This record gives sequence, C-alpha cells and structure tokens, in this order.
Amino acid sequence: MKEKELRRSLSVFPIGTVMKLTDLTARQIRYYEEQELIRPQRNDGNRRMYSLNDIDVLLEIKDYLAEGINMAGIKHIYDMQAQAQQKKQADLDRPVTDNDVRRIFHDELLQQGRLNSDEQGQPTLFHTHKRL
DNA sequence: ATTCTCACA
DNA sequence: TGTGAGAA
Repeated sequence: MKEKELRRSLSVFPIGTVMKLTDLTARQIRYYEEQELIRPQRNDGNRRMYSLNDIDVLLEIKDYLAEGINMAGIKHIYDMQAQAQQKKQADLDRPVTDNDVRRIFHDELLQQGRLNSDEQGQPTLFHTHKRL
C-alpha cells in the first residue's frame, strides 16, 4: 500500500484550488508553510504546488484553530508526531541484542499455550517480533 | 487571470 | 493576519 501514499504526496494543486478546498486565505496557507507545518513544492514558475497530504494537514490545522489551539500548540502536536515516528524508525533499525533474543524466546514460551487453541491466529514466528 | 515577494497611511 | 504594489 505504498503506491497510494506516493500519490497522496504528489504536489499537484495550485494555491487557488487549496484556498477553495480549505476555505483558508492565501496569506494563511503561506504562513503555515513558514511555520513548517506543510512543505509544498515549487513548480518551474516558482508557484507553490500542494499535495493531498498538505490539504489534509491544512484542514486539521483549521480544526485545531477552531478548538482554540494556537500556532505554538499546533506546532508541538506535529513535532511530537514527527518525533514519535523517528523513535519508531530507530527501534526498527536497532540491532537485536542477546537480551532481545532471551525476551523473544520467553514471550514465545508464554504464547505457545494460546497458539494451539486458535488456528486462525496470525503466524507467530520468531522473526515477526519487530517490537522489543 | 494567478501567484509571488515584500512592505506597512 | 489583512492588503496593496510591482513583477513574472
């Protein structure tokens, strides 16, 4: 399901379209870009081109603003999400240690009982334990 | 017609 | 954040 993500990230809408879709002014849309909440790409004529993802974020910002959250607060929300994803990546890249192996083995032992009872469970093989 | 940047009686 | 100017 990567192709879909890729398409949602394609910058294809000029600011005028985004304005109509989000009901935000060009001023506001450019301001949120300065705040690094969105990163529209530029076309050959230096015109900003927005993706579906950018529009989604803009819509979310609108909601947060309506809920009384200020720019600083909204920035924090996105900063946290970004950090959470970075941490997730770091965990995936983290090499498996001896302790991890022991822990995996221990978990498998505990699950063996449940494994026999349901045949439609997910394949619980050792290498499926990415989360440690 | 649209969008960009920059400045502010 | 609005608005207008001058350019592309």
